[in-house]
Amino acid sequence: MHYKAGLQTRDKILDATRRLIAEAGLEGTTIKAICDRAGVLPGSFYNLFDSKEQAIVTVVREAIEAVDPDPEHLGKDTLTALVDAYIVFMTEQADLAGVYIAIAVSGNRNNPDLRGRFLRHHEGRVARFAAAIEREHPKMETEEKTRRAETLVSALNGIALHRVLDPNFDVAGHSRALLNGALTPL
Amino acid sequence: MHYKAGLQTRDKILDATRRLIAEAGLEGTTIKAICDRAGVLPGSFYNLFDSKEQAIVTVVREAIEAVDPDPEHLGKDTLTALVDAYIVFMTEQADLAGVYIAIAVSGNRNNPDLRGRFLRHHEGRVARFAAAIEREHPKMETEEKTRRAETLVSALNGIALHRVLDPNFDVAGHSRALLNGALTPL
DNA sequence: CTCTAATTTGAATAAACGCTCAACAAAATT
DNA sequence: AATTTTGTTGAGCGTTTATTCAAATTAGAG
Repeated sequence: MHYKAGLQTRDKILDATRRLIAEAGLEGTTIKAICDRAGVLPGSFYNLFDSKEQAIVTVVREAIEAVDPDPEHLGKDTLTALVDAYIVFMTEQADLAGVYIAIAVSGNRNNPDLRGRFLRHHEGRVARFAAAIEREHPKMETEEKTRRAETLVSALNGIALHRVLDPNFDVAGHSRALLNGALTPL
Repeated sequence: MHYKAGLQTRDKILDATRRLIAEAGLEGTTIKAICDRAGVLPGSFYNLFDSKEQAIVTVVREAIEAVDPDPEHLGKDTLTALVDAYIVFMTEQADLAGVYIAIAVSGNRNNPDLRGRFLRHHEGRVARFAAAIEREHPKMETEEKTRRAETLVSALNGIALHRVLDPNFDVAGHSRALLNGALTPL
């Protein structure tokens, strides 16, 4: 089904797509732009992908999965570890983080599939954060734990959003500040 | 320079543009879509605007200005008042809030003008928040005040971002939680 | 080495894009 | 009522978009 060359080309295309969405948004991500960057011609693109959409969805799926690493730790991770993981994601996988934010805001309005995928992911993420809070504050009411998890997850995305604008934004510092603040009992 | 009819058409076009960016993002905001929604033909659009860009920039400017209301209160507002104002913006001017977030993430990469405008706005906004913190915590170090203002402003944008995805998101609750948490002395 | 399947090429397609314009209609000025 | 200014129409322009395809090339299996 696939020779080495094909898989290599596939990688080049996905790489170009990833960087392009992060840099220029979905708007600027055209077939021509992808192919130019990947050093490939349109015919080659369509030999490996059914449509532009398919390449984009592949990259988006990558991004969503990269946000929630080490699923084997599920049910064991601390809040700090979860926040640190997101910091690593934002700083060391900046392209994927750019894709993630781009999709969070504009990738789901015309595309119900992406929208559903993202919302499900978000729910799972909130649950994971809530479970971590549970471990550190066992007496807290369930509803309150979820609320705080929701606040924290959304606020962290705000940090990621701002980093898209300002690459020098102190992602780690602000994320940790959020973590300490948002969980201080009122 | 303008008859009544012209100003009316201008409003219809800006209204359509605003709602379209909020609903479909910059991607879906085409001349045809704008004109269909406004009940106007392309020729009429170009009688009032030099380009699609111009209509979009006008709406974006609107959105940025709406985020910072009552400039006469500048230097007097409390942190709570600032957060409440943003809550009102997110809930009662949902379309403009959608535009604001859409531009924050994808409107500035291809457009240096928008990018500069947004970054300047953000700086001013952080300064205003920092000044409010100053009034409530006079002893806090200047750098720390700015840091906390930055955290809060970014986190609030995260709330706005999530509201784009989920219209039922409890913007007010989460924003206030953020306000209380983020300022609790560690 | 041969043969087949996978890959690449690059020109071509149709649709959608932003935008223009000459003609016509309506509104304000005189 | 005549004249000028402003607004609207809708077909049409050139460009870019996503996508296709037959032909040429290359890679791997037997």
